Amino acid sequence: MAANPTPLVNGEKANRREQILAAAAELFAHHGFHGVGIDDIGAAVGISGPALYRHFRSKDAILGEMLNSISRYLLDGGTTWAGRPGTPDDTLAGLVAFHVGFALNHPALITVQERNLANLTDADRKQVRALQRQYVEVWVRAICEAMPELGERQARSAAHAVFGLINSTPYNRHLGDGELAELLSRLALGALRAAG
Amino acid sequence: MAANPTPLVNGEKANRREQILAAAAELFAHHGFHGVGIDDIGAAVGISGPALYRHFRSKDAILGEMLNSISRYLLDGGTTWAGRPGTPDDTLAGLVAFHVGFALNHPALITVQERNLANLTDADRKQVRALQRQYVEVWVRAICEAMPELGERQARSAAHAVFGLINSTPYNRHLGDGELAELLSRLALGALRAAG
DNA sequence: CCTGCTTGTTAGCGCTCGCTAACCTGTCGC
DNA sequence: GCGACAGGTTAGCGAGCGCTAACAAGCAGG
Repeated sequence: MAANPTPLVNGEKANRREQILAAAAELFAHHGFHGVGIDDIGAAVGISGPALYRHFRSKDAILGEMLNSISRYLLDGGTTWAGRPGTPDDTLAGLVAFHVGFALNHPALITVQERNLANLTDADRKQVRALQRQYVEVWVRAICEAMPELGERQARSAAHAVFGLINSTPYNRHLGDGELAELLSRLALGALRAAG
Repeated sequence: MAANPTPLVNGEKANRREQILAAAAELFAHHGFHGVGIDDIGAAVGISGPALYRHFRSKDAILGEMLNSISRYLLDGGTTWAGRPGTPDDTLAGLVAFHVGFALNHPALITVQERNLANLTDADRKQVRALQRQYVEVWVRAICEAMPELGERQARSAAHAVFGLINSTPYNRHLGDGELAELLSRLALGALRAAG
């Protein structure tokens, strides 16, 4: 047998936190933050209730870490794609493909990030909002460069609208992943092209 | 003086239900169904807590009536616009304008309908889902007629994506209403045009 | 072998929530 | 006038919640 596919010997234990975050994301997406109990999250990973407090300070902390890491991932990916060489249209296409990929692979995270900002601690919300704003700004810059005739405020509204379009993946399970990715990319770029 | 603009003499009392529904919509949109208490809703309309039970059987009934009436309104409006004479492109433009108008005038209702389906009673959810499905079908038919080269499944996905685009109004308060309506319509139609 | 750390367990506290009960008041038909 | 009803009030119930306390099992290092 080859070595354990998980990087650590105590793989099970080391990614308990990730396990919990993934299960909580699924539950939060389906029932909303207040609709999910500590016991539900525990049960979903095979432990029961208060054992979660060995890994997280509070229920709010679970949501906080979840949304923080999502926002950071999007911002990092966005800045990376925006920094690649190429025409403005290429950059925009890259951003679209990146966001579509994320939305397709993690529909639950998309749902949680869209719906549960208001349930964060004040401090966490501040952080997450800041990251989200920066991500939007990456898009705004890319849109403005690709279509200079568009004002910055219009570009920002267009960015939010395109996020809404792409983030429809949770309701969009009729098509196969590849086909849906291609369709969403075409729709998003078509919308942006029509903005100018 | 002309007659009272409200249809009944006891106008204040007659639309208590509407008043409650409007306040609850705003609260549900901001904090989620489980994040809002009976007392919060009461306070928002100037009465306190259990007085709500003079007008609604339960908290679930408030959400149920809210989502039912939204879905019915959308379906009615959608079928009306879809039935008007004109080219398929005109029909699509009419549907877009109708949905944009609703999303702009009632961002809270849009938010509630998107996020709180899971909090409904089984019976209510069944009803609402049926209405929503019918509304989607109105769009699917219109899309298929306007771009016959598109399959029905693709059209359904495109419809959901366009809903997501238009329903971004709650995050989209940078532009004036008229300007935003015009931009969203252009984006939506541009996306649909790019689908074919 | 003992010590201590990690990661579980169960019991239970304190609080909040949806909802009911019991009571009060203004308005209207007769 | 007066009874009935519509639409409010406050008090309080039972259940469920987040979280803590107290304890137990497995394992590591000396």
